[in-house]
Amino acid sequence: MKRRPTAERGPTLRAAPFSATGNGEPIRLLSPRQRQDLAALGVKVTFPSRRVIYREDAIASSLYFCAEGAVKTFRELPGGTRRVMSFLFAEDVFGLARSGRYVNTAQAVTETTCYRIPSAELVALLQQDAALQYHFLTKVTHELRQAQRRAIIMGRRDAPGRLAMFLVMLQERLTTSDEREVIPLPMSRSDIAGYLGHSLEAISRASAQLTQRGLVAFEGRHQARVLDESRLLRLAADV
Amino acid sequence: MKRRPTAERGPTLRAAPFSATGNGEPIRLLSPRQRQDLAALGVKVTFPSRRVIYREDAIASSLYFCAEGAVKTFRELPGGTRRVMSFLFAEDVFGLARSGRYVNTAQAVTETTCYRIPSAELVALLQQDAALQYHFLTKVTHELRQAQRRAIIMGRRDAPGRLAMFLVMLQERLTTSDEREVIPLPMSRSDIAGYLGHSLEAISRASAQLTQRGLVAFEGRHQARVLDESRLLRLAADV
DNA sequence: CGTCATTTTGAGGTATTTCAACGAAGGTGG
DNA sequence: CCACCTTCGTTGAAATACCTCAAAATGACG
Repeated sequence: MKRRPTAERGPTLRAAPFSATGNGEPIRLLSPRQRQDLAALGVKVTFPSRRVIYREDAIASSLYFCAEGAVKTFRELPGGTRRVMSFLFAEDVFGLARSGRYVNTAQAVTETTCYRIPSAELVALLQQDAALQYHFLTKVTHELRQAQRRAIIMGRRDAPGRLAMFLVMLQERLTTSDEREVIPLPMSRSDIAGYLGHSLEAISRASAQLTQRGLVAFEGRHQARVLDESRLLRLAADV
Repeated sequence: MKRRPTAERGPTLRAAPFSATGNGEPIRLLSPRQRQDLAALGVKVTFPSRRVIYREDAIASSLYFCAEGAVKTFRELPGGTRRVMSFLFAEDVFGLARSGRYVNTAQAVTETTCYRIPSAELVALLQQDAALQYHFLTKVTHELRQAQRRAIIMGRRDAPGRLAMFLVMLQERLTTSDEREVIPLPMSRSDIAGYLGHSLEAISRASAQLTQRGLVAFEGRHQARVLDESRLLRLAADV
């Protein structure tokens, strides 16, 4: 498998280090050749809801691409509580490691389809295809920005504010322009609590408050309808 | 400037995606050739303490390597408060952007020497030298892990615990094996507060408590001496 | 040595955490 | 198809810890 350093630059290469195209949107621009290479390397796997994909501290043999569904990564703290590190959806990458071991546990939140790519082969491929590697660089940078955004969220003291920011985040990530009002919430309230650094009760009360204030209507457990977007955004931005 | 895809794999390539060598340590393994290329591309610049290196939302024209000193990045929130996003020391990279603009403001905490590398040229170089790009991938991944660790810290409720974790973090990052007890604190208490998501007063009281408990002695404003490392670590790990 | 920014200390207010119990939802098996 | 059971979510009340405001003290710097 030989290939030259890929002279042609995709659209993503114009932007500065190591920027995403726009707002929260991930990059979806792989050349057919690159897709083919990755597909050849990876295996398509489907996990039922709640299935653990890999565990913290296990040997990190593969990297994963989420193709469909939702995944959460979390860490078990010494005290027994779980801290959710990230939620991952279509096009997201997960499975980062340290010293050859996964740093978090990954678990399917809904039925999920992923591509599993062996680490060793992937690293070898990245060494040969700089443009493809640049996509990874972009993706990891995106994750980093996401983590920083979360730090902003957790800097707030009030649970309703954190929840508002979380909802806006999901809205940007999961809704299309034609149905922005309906935000899917595939994860449980406990997961949200674990992600926002609050107790489950605090999240429950916060959503009650958002409802009472007329900002959002929670329809069932896995959907939120935005009733007053401008006020929701204002609350989310009011740091 | 032509170069083949760099077949030989450095020591860092054995590890899984996109792992650091060990604990918190950054990678310091560039080939002489790579160092040379980067040096040719970049300019060595020195900033006095408190100098702003770049501002949030400014066009992201360059990426920076910290060679010596300490830098903080922060974001100005709508409410007027500042949230410190990261502290950067020797060998760290900063200047990541989104949509071609810096996401944070960077400011020198002490007198700092950096290498400033124009984004466009760097991206071009990374396209040609996959091994070099892999170093960047590793560095960004390291930053991501750091951000996740911070999220863990901010998940705690008690200020003394957060401060303990922060001190341990700095100890791992800034001390050598022969003088682990003395932790340099180049940044101000306000900066620490901004990083940990607490008020300045809370940090002040937390350090008083750590002192009273006999865990740490704060010697002046920019140094902390660890008096009882095992208890400090226990507190830091007691999440 | 004086000035200014930073840090410490004090007291009250407020939000979340905990603990506990109830209610609802989802999944399983008969 | 229903009943049961387990998990998840809601609600209530007391306790804790931090935040805010205010003022004194410390340290940095010219």
